[in-house]
Amino acid sequence: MAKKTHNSPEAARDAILDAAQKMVVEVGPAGLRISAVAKAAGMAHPNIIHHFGSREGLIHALAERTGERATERIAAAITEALSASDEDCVAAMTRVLDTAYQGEEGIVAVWLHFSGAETELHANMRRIVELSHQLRERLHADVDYSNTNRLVMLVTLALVGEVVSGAAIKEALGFGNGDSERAHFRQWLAEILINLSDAELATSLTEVNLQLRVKNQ
Amino acid sequence: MAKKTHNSPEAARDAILDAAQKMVVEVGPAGLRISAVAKAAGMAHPNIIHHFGSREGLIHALAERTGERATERIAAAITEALSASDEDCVAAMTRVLDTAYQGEEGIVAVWLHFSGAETELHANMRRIVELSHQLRERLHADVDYSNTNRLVMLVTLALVGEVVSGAAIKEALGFGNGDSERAHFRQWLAEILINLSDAELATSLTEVNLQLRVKNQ
DNA sequence: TCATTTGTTTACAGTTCTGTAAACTGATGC
DNA sequence: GCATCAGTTTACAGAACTGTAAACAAATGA
Repeated sequence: MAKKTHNSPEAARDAILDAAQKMVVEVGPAGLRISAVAKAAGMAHPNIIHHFGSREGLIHALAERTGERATERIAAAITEALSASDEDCVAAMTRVLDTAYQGEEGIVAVWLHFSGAETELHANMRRIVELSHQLRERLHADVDYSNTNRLVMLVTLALVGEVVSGAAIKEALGFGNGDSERAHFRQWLAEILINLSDAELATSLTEVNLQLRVKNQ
Repeated sequence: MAKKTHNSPEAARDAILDAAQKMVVEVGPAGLRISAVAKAAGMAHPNIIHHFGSREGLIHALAERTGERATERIAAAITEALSASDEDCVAAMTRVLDTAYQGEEGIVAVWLHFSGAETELHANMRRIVELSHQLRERLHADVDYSNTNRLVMLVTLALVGEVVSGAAIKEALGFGNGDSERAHFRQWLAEILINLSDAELATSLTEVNLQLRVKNQ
């Protein structure tokens, strides 16, 4: 058997993590087999144990890296939306959602969390809420922080849902699976997020709700 | 070892499915071990093979039963909302969301789908969209079917997300894990769903969007 | 009461996977 | 060049799990 040249520890870890990420996307976190990862990375499986200690260690490291990358990308997209002109704001928000949907990071982050991996979820989410609130402050007057919290929660939950069973639900609802259809839904959602003022997001049922009811009839 | 009295096939299947459902909620579908299910159901594991053919057969049967039950409960809740008075409509919608969130069916349905189990998703979703559209027709004039589709999709994705990592995300966002906090979010979401007219759900960016922008500033 | 059917159990075979042990080898510094 | 360090591999141990085979026993009907 052809002996491999010695990688640096970083290179080896990166190669393993890359292979593991692809593998997780394919088979899910529970189906992750270190022998399969090793094969995909072109090495023998004990090498993974050597670098990450155990299968759990590998999953933990992947979760860590993935959470950081995903948060970085989403935060960058929101920051970009912050400096967008008013006309481009919906487009920028659509890009935020696209960023969250696209790539493997979202899928991997959710699946790893699903399988119990610990991440820096708290810090990551707070950062996104903070940026989102700045965006809402730019668009509307007197925005409420708790509403930002709820909106971020709604979108985040929807993103998680999209990752887990988005394709099946969209197909069941008659949405096409093509990129254009999915993009259309994201644009629709972006519009709602950008345009909803706090008036429409009131939490106390009584007054505001009645106002809206009257308005809508 | 004390020999068990013979159950009817239906009783045995039900007992196994009940145990499997509890087990799936605890450990997830990938962690489902037929030996553990058998132990929880008070029998030896080959008995499960005898009744369901294989582990896959058990999961398929559970997915089938769960999908039917969940759809039944949600459809009933929407039907109830259909005949609610205008004042009670938000409360009824909140109950719809509660119904979807509560109990084990939602969790099990999502987890089983997550692990690749086939269900009658298409028929179930269409039924829910149909009822939802009737509800929107009662509340607003000239409602668009595609918007109902999108709203149902958004809520469904959010429900899936809630099931998969709702607790962690809520905790990360500073929401309490108590029932009252979760109920509060659901009420907030119900209000949005009930009160959003098609004007606010416009899909073509240009005209309607500008109107809203002006209105909000 | 006896025979048949089928729910149920025990014992086991076969597979798969993680993690260990020891040896091997390429790289680095003296 | 030689020694040391660490990345890498082969071989293996041990555990866990699914599914099979055969026997057992409870219900049912004649």
